[in-house]
Amino acid sequence: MPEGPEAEIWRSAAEAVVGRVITDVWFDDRVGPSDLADALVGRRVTATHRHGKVVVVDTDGPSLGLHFGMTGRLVVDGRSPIEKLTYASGADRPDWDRLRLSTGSATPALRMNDPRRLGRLSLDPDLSHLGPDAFTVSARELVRALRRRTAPIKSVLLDQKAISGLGNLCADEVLFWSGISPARPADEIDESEVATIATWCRDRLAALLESGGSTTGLLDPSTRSAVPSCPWDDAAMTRESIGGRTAVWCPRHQR
DNA sequence: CCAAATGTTTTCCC
DNA sequence: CGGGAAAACATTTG
Repeated sequence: MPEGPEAEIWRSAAEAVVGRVITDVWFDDRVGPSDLADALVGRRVTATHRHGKVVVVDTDGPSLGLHFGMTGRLVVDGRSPIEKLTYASGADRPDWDRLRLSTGSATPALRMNDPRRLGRLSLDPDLSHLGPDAFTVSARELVRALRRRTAPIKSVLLDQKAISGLGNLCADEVLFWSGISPARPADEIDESEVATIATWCRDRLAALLESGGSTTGLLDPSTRSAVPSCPWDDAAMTRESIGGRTAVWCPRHQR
């Protein structure tokens, strides 16, 4: 589930840690660099930010990059801003913990729990290769990102180097509201249509953030797992694999 | 038991 | 070197 909206929800929750000194760090060294704990202990947290799906915790030393993969989640001061991950277990087993970062209390200030272990931890994460953030992407930026890309538009929207923050659910949601078929080659979409996509991208991400995450849209997981019908008029929708991921879309309203 | 699942990363092939 | 397609990764759920 972790797409842009989840990352922003967790970043916002992690704000509570700003100003505290890190007293202890434990982490699963299969998902982060071996010097991660030593580099962070004794440092004070100074800020948090987010780019795409990456949450960054700044300190007066190195910054900590949190990347959640498909099933990672963040627990702040023992509270989970998002309880249930739709495609992950609802459980929260201690052996799934990948990071426990403490600031003096018994309960870790930041805890990353990730059953499938596809999430990653990093020091001073390199964000330079990420495309413009999907929450704020402009029409001009999106035109540039799609230029000379012959892959289906949906595949390019999922490419974090082109535009960052969209996952499978958000991409389907944005294309549905935009009225654009996910199978269209990206470079064959004219500029006015790209501008429409950029506008809905900002609009839908704000809405999904407000409503609690990427699973709260029209094409939510319960809808897409069954044979879905169009939210506008109940026409039969299409469920097919595009770029190796399941796409759900309405052939009548998306061209 | 089998298939599919929100995400990268790697590998192979133009 | 660049783009794209497909496989790989690891584990749970329906």
